[in-house]
Amino acid sequence: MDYNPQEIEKKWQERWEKLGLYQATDFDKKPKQYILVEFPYPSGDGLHVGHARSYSALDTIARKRRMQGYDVLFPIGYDAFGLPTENYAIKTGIHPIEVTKKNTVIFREQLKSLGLSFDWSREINTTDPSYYKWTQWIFLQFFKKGLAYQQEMPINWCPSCKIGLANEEVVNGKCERCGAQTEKRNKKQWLLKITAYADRLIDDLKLVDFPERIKNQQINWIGKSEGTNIKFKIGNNDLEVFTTRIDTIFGVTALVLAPEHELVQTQKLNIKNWDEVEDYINKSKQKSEIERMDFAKEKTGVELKGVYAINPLNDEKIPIWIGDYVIATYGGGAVMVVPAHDERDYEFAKKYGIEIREVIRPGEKVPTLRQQSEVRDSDIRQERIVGAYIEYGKLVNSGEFNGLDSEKAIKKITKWLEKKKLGKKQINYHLRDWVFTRQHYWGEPIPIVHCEKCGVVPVNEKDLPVELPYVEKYEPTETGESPLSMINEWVNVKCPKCGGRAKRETDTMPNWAGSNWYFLRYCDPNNDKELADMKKLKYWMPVDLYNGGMEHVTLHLLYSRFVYKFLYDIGVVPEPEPYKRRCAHGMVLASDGQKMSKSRGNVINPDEIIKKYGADTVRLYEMFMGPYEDAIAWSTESLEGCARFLRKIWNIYDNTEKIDKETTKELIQKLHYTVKKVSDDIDNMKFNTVISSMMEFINTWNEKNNVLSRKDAEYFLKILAPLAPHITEELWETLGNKKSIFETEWPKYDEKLIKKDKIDLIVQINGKVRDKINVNVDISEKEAKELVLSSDKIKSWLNNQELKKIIFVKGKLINIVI
RNA sequence: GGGCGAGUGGCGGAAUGGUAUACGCACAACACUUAAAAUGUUGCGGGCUUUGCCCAUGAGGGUUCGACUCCCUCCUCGCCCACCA
Repeated sequence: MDYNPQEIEKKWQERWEKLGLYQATDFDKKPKQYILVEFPYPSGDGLHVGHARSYSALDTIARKRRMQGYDVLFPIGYDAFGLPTENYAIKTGIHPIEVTKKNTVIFREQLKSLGLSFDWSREINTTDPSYYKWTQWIFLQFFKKGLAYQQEMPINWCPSCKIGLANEEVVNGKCERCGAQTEKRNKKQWLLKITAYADRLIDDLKLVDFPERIKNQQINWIGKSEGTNIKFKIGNNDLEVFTTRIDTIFGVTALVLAPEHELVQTQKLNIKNWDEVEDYINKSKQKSEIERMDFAKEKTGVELKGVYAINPLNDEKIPIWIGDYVIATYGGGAVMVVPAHDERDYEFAKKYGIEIREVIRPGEKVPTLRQQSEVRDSDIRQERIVGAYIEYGKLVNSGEFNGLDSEKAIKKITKWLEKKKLGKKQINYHLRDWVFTRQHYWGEPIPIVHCEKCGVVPVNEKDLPVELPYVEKYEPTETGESPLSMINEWVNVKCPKCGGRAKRETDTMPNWAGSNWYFLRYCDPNNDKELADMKKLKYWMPVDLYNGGMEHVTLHLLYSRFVYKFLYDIGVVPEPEPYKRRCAHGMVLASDGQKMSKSRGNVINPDEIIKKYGADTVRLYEMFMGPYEDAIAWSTESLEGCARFLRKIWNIYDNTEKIDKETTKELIQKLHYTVKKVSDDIDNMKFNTVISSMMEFINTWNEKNNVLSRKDAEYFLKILAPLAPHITEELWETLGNKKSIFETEWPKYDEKLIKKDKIDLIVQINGKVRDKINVNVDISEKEAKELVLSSDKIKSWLNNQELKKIIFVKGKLINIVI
């Protein structure tokens, strides 16, 4: 019989579903394992071959764990609120609800056609009111704890999408979705206070097993920096400046304020060159964000003539400048200029003729490698003259602090300032609070009411969910208000507190809202009393393995950790971190090495490939194509190789000559080795070598007169099963088995059988391979030496030269040094 | 500018201190075939004076009996962040 994947795949998918083989059991006796993939956004484009790659990988792990005796939760759902659906709906006139329904059906079918072992009974959808009821409930808890607040603030506005964007959605000043240039607009926004959790989000990375690069990215994104806030007097006003290098305070020769800084206006009357200053302020206001960034290399500024600040440490008069390279929203919008010890300050000082005063010298203790090389290159003085010396060192020209090391000086000077109430220790973060509103239709309504008397009032929890009304028009409005504001009968409500006239909040939540906590809902998807039962959460959480893309590391992955920590604080979830281990897949690129996109016309449609080759081949190829974490270009030619491999397996099991014999000795060894290799490599997510080792096994089985016993033939099917579930299930049945292969135990290997008794001992002379001799594996050093030195081949190489040393590595090699 | 990572055949890659190029693709020859596809067999880094030897893992240096692997310098590419004081 020929291998016909289309037929057998359909058969087994139906049978698995009937058996309910992949349903997770709450409170099972077996140890639990929660394996999670980021749920897809059901876009109109359908499933991407990239989805297929990461889902197949985690499916492989889930299937193996089940066979290893775990109670596995491997769920799936849809993150369906969001802009593309709304934009598509506007274009076609089909309502977002309909679009979502249609796309979800397509996605579900595609996922099923891959034979993924999801527990379909727990499927969720973020646009389902019984789901977003709890998204809204979480928002109310944030509000009650004062962590959700409103603020008038400039938002990034995309004139094309007509939507406010979070900073993270603006790339180089352009809208992440449509690429249009964004503008700034002032609008009252809801924000979530993620900054209150900044420290814990850094510290608790210790508790989890994430790849280092992911931890680093999150730490950098939060951008914690410890320093000192110091007050300079300007007339009667205080100017607070943040610095991480208070040890350089005696080298301050200027201050630079952001053009927006309030003190510029306060000091207006004292500034002698006001016209020039005002001109500069206006010009920088006109510059867009991107232009201000483009000027990064050319720093500009204007001196505020006639105004001085007083350095509290030495009462020196310091000139004040404004410059638009200073960010208004960070560190108080002011910087102190220390040209001798900061590269940017040095550049600025050189340009405008500001004094450069040395206050730090390289100390005897040389802390960094960079400095070591500089010291060895001797010309320290030259270095100081040519540029800024930015390392720590010993203080000079610093009054009573002369001679101190930078580190000590920072502590001492800060203490001195604190004592005199002129400054204090300060920690700043780059992380900003999370703008949690969108002026769009297709999102979760924010459960807040604005009352004429009571002000901002939360909707009563018993009245949740605040359902998104079904409307005909969902286009964004020119005013920037949400389309919901147009629906009077929905907007006008009674105040939950006083019963008076009130209006609903018409902004909706961002597309990240529903994905912050979805993994909790899988534990208890139908609960209408709480977002999930604590007992069930205690059983399933935390997620044991969570797979997702690198592009979500600073967005979804950080946000959801924050939300989870908050839920932990209010006693809704059992521990402080949601994900025990995180892994990231590499992208699947088009065959030209570019990102797949419709406009480039290089998209591979998984449906077509599955139809032609079968799901097992697609799965196998996507695992084989390269290291799981790396981006790899698609190659249909390479995929054919995997199809060939499966056909080879089919044929060998079809050939009665090859099975039901006594397993040949070479194959016993190879089989056990392969079982070990496959077991280990699946756990380490090295799927490409899993498959190559199985290919090697099949090659050996095929060659010569190698044969397997029925039991050993079954062994091999089991280790292939998690990767190619359909073909193995079919062959398993053909061998006469009644139970599903996935209800059987994962095979164990026997170390003793893997061990070879004879090996090729490598004989090296001066590290070069000169010979291989077949010997017993446990040959002693003495025996090996005698054997090698008596061989004619080696003798001719040695040529009677003096032996200096012999290195012997047991079971591997012997190296003769002459 | 900062952080992280990578550089191995025509291509995807394997080997993380001990036989470099496993496995797969592509290619070539042969077999089967009227023919093609499929399948099978063989070959496939470069060079040479070819039972064998020399060279080669971005370049150069170092550590080591031994380096793709560890260390230093440089080059190239990718990703993320970026005037953060």
